[in-house]
Order: sequence, then C-alpha cells, then structure tokens
Amino acid sequence: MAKKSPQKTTGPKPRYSREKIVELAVDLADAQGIEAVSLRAVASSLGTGPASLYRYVKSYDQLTELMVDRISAEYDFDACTGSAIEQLVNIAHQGRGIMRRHPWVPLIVLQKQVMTHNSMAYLERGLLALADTELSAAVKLHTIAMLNSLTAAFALNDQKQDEQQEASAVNEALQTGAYPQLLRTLSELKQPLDRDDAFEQGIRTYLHGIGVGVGKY
Amino acid sequence: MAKKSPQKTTGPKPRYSREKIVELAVDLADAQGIEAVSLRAVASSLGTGPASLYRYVKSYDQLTELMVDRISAEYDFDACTGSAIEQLVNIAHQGRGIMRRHPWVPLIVLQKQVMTHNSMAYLERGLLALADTELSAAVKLHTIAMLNSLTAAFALNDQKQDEQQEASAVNEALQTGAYPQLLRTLSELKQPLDRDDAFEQGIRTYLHGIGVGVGKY
DNA sequence: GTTAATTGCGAACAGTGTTCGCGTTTAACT
DNA sequence: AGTTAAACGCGAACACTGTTCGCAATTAAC
Repeated sequence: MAKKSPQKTTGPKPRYSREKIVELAVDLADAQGIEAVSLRAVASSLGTGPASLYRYVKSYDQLTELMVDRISAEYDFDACTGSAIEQLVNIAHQGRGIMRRHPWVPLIVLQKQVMTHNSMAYLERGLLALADTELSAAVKLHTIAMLNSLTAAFALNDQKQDEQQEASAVNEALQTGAYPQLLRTLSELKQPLDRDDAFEQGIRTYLHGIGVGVGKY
Repeated sequence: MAKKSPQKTTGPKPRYSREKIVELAVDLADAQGIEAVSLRAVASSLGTGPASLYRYVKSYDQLTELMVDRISAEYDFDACTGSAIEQLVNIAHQGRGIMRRHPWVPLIVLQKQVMTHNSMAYLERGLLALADTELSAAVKLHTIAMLNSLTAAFALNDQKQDEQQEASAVNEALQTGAYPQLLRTLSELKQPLDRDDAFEQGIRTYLHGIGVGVGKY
C-alpha cells in the first residue's frame, strides 16, 4: 500500500520539486498576471533554465492545471452547512473569493477539464451536497460543472468591469444615434450595481431553477 | 456627412482589405482551431508576409476582436418576438448555434470586452428587449452581459464534454475510494443529458430569477 | 515635375514551448 | 569494489510566435 513508488531506486536526489515549481508559478501569476508565467520565468526564479522543469512537469499546459489544483486547496468544505442550495452557494462564494485573489484562474477552468485531486474534491463535495436530492446523476454532474463555470464567468465579468476603458471611438459611435437603447441606458446609470449581491442571487436562482431546491431539507 | 475620410488623397490603392483578412482568419479558425490563426498563417493564405497585415489591423488582439465582430453579424434580431424573456432566450439560442459553428468564439468573448459595431448591436437588441421592464439601468446592462457570458460558458462546457478523455490516472484515483459520491454518480449515469434542454432551461430560470419575467407582457 | 502621403513587405528582434543529448549523480546488483 | 542502469540537470538548438523598422514603390495633389 505504498503511495506512489513503482521504483525509487537509482539516480541523484531531485534538486527541485513539482510543488515548489507550482508555488512559484502561482506567486508569479498573482503578482504579474498569467502572461508573465513562462517556463523561462519560472525556471529563472528557481535559478535554472527552462529545460530543467520538464523533469517535474510534462508541459506548460500541465503546469497551469497544477496551478489551478493548488489554489483549489483553498476551499474549506467543512464550512458548508445547511440545505443543498445553501451548501452550493457557500462553495460558489468561496470560489468567487479565490478567483478574486487569483485572477488567472477563471480562464483556465473554463477551457480545461482539470482532473487533479483538489479539483475532483470540489466535484465530490458538490455531489455530496446534492446526494439527498431527486436529481438524476447526469443533472448532478452538470450542475456542479455549471456552478464552477458560472463562478468563473462572473469573475471574468468583474475583471472586464474594472479595466473598462472608454475608447473615444465607442463614444463617437454612440453619438451617431445607432444605439438609442444603449445610449439611454448608459445615461440612466446611477449607482454601479452591487456585484456581490448579483452574484449570490444569480447562483441561487440558477440552482433553484434546475430543481435543487425542491426537496429542500 | 462622408462616412470616414479625413483625407483619401495619395498613395497606392490597398491591395488587400481588413474585411478579407478577417474573413480568412475566421475560415482558418473554423477549420483548424484558433491556435492555427497566426499572423503568418493568415498572411500566407493571402500570399504575403505578416508585416503586411499591420496596414489593416493594429494587433493580433484586434484581429480576434474583429473576428468576433464578424460572426456576430450572424445574429438575426428580427426573429426575436414575444415577451422580454422569450426574446432573450431566442438571442441566447442563436448565440449557442453561432458558438457551435465557431468554437473559438466563447473564449474571446469571455475575456475581452469587444466593442465593435455588431457586438454593440447585440447589446442594443438585448436592452431593447428589456426596455419595458422595471429593471434599473445597471441591472439591464449586467443582464445582457451575463446572457452572453452564460452562453459562452455553456458552449465551452459542451466542448469539454465532447473531447473528454478518460485518463487512466483518473480511474485509478476513483478506485481508491477517495471520491465515493463521484464514483457512485458516474456509475448511476444512464443517458447523457439533453444539453439543449438544459441550456434553454438554465437561461430561462436565470433570467426569471433576476426579475425579467415580473411584468411579463 | 516635384512633393507628400500611403502601401507593401523583407529582415530582424525578442520572446515562447519543447526536444535532444550528454554529463553527472545515485543506488542496486554482481 | 566494480559494474550497471536509472534518474536528474541543463546548455544548446529548433520551430514557432507577435511586432517593429526602414526602405522601395505607388499614387494623387500642387
């Protein structure tokens, strides 16, 4: 029942480690954005060249998956109590926090099916919350997948909101009168919308619509 | 009231055109994926080098935005009738079809705020559908943005579903007993879920939850 | 005919992920 | 103790990428 050692026989002791590499990559991504995470940058922050990393990581793509897996450890699933909906909302809320701390996460989880331990634990915990519902297996899986995707999509919209630059070309186009509704709506804008509320309400009603809330507790 | 000509005075006539470039780029992306769309590839399918494209396009990023703008012309907004929800569901349904034909679209719209003509027309049409509701301006804008994001997120999940590879490492992990819910749910899977229905229902209940359906018609 | 603006684009630059091959280290097996 | 074989470290190179520069060619206006 050894953990993982087909043979740990010969060869020099590894000078680095997968964990350390992923940690440095995450730090780099948090500090300077995911586009700053190149194998060269990670390797050089480790004091070596890019080729060395391939002893610990199969490809750049795998590195990004491992990065997602690492931050997925930040979930605290013990804190999820209450009804099925309440548990899932809690998970989503935590996810939102995580994606705020690590803005590069949403794009990765949206495009790749990450199947590493912590990501599977996320799935597992979501399914546990749905265990007592009447939903079919297929719907359960779909629900958890969408929970994660929704959180990510929302996080990306937050980012777009923050870095929104009003290009003068857009303003010109608005003045042509081609977009009356848009022009009017923009002029009616007063306060900028509580995005935390909108998120929680969006998640809650989405889950309710799927039928998570039928046999509530 | 000339359209756009500060001066169209001197110089040789352009040999190519922005439209043709974007068209070729879209064709390439449809046929071989967005990763096959490099400036070199587009240029060479045009019979020239990459530097030539910069007379028509500011950057690779702008090219991708123009690509999205081009496929956004495939929306038929005249076909949207009925209540506010019904109109938005129709738009979302069209978006789903578009993103199925052009699988590279979701990732771009999720990460960039595309503000070109056809994309603004999408926004405009969505706001028109919401014009008679009691929603605040901020909520209206947020609703249309989420409509687009939801469609894209769903499309990406479809893609993941299709190209899902069962890595043997994952199966091993399942057999360890660390993920009982996941194991059980996967074994209970019978039919694979009608994703078209799930999409439409998801959109519909999401919109309803926001309050689009209150003053229905 | 001169001038000035615009286009086409080869060449080069700085960057990327990835592979190869060789030297070195280590442990196991004679 | 000597041999063998597996694992590690990593410089060098490869095939790409987006982007910039500079200059020749073209065109229209003065």
